[in-house]
Amino acid sequence: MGSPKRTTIYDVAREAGVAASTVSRAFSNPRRVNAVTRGHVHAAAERLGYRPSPLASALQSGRTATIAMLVPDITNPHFFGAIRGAEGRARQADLTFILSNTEESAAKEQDQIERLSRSVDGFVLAASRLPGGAVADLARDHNLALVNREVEGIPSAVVDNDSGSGQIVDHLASLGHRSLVYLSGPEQSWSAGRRWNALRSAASEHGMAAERLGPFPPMTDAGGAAADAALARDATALVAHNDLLAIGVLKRLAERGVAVPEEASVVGYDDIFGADLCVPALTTLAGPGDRAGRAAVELLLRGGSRSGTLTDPHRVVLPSHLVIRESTGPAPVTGHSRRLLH
Amino acid sequence: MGSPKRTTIYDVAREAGVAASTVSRAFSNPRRVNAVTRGHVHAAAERLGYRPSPLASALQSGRTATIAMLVPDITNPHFFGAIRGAEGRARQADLTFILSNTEESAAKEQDQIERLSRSVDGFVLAASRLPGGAVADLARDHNLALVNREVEGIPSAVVDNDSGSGQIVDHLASLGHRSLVYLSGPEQSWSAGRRWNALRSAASEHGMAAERLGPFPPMTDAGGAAADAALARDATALVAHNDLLAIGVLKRLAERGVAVPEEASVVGYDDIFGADLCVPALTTLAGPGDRAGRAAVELLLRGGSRSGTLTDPHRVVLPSHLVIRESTGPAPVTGHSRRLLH
DNA sequence: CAACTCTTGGCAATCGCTTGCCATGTCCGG
DNA sequence: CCGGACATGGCAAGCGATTGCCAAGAGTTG
Repeated sequence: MGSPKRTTIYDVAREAGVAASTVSRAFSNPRRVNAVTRGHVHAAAERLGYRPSPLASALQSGRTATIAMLVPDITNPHFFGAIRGAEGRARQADLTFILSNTEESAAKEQDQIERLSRSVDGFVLAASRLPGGAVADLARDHNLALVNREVEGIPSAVVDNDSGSGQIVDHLASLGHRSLVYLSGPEQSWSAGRRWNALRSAASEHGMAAERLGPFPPMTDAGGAAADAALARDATALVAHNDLLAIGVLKRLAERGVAVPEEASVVGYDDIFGADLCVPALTTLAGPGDRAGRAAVELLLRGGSRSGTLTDPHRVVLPSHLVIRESTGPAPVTGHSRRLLH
Repeated sequence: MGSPKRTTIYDVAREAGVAASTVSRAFSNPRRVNAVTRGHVHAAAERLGYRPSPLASALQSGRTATIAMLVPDITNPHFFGAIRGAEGRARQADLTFILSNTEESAAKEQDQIERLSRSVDGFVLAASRLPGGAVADLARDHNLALVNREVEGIPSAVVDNDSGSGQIVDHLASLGHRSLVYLSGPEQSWSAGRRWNALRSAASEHGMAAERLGPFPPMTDAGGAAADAALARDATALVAHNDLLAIGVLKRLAERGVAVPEEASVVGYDDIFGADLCVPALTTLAGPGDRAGRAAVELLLRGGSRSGTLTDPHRVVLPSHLVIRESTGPAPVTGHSRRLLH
């Protein structure tokens, strides 16, 4: 940095004619010092352009006024909402906010937590790729809150994909589809498992067949393989793990001359930016990601995973809703399904 | 956190039977201590699960091994490349990386720099909204590197929009367009100014008319107003400040029944995710944002703005190239331009 | 073998702030 | 007018590392 020496509480103390401790208190514990004195201190600080050192403060007090959010892929629009929400809430609480990319790797995630541990008051883990056990272990030594992931006893905020998946199946069923395939996300993805379970059970309630394909990486590029796999199954309804994948599927389907939604319907999850721009516009399950992000920080503020209130391991579940666009339509009338209909 | 007490160098020292200073050196200055001793120390540390406290270390040494990147809008895909690049390079250098959103506000940007100042070694400012003078001032007290922004004497990495804008105009001219409008970005945006200048001068070289409209916020929502403004000018070629805006324009044009590219051509900047998904797919100027991000961190590592080498105020300029898709086409043949052609 | 240079480890001060504890001063009720 | 309860400011001991300086031992050299 430029300046030779930053001003410290001692400089301010001298300038204000009080002790350093008073300066400290004037800032971090205002009610502990007389209003008039406090005024002098602040004035002196102002004059000197004093800025407290978060480092020194944290070192002594153990509180860093900082939280970190770990995200598997920072460029995946799926996380935008949560990131914005978390960041906004953190700012409100006057916390500095660190965002970190774990590149879809459980190892990097764990490592990052370990590294940051001393410099942060808590972690928000978005769609953690860590196995449940590992998360529980970490929660013993660190302050955690989860987004779109649930682990027994750890505070979390999730978008309700269970009910959402039900909505998807309802929609598909009402369009006459008799079966669906789920193009699954990464194995370590908790959501992927949940979604599949919910889809399957909803499907069986409707008497629909359901099959799971994959896993596929949750990105557009993987759409080709996913679409091909689905086509090989003669599927008429494809539910993709997320919008990125769904958009990739749409692309591939177009290449192969499969008309959407006439010959096949496609559904995604997340309602990301771009879902309404692609052709046909994507039917997808939208959820309040930003609220999930806010909620997670909120939980952290309330104590996070270490707030071992035996009462309720704080869980926040946020409602999702299906946004119906153009990528879903009536099931194609061919083969024996045509016979059934006429 | 969970554990009652973290292990310190003193614990390790005792365990290894050496002095604390030796432990410290074993980690931060390995060659200062004998290989054998170092071995013992590391073993002891391992046994105790010791993790150095970045805070304590930073407090004394003044080095935090952390850099912060400030971005006007973290969810704007324009910045993804730069963010990824910067983050990657930082990770390589074993720096912890803080990402912070300034919400398009110069004040927040300045404030954030001030706040983080003591806890980071340097800043990467992406598309800073700060006036040049303010940046120069800050550079005196803080270590800065710029992305997609240039300020006299401060290291920066920019994508070459000047030449890029030339490419856009060339393309448009070769399609027979005789005039263009630039739908400008925010006033504080340095890029916006640069782009306009480059467009204008390239246009005049081609004998094309050029007009600037705006400013518009650089997001899809603003596309409506931008498109309307352009239409009111009878423009046949619209160059939008960025892809987000361009996509919004496309949307509005479709609503108003203006065929693209038959009746109007649209060009964007950045080639973000989604630019190839919208209909028609967007012609846009692509640049290596990730390399710009890497380069900026690199510059920071080399000393940043405080490395007052009077020699060259390190500037990195990265090449851009036009990606031609479907949103641009031959100028419409109507009115007197039809007469000219026949 | 004396005189020197290197290596290597330890001592102790320091970074800037927080906080437990104590000393005063003030204000009351009795 | 006295003792107790509060309010307020100061002292000094840390927090967990880094680092300048010193001393002892090892290795070299003439």
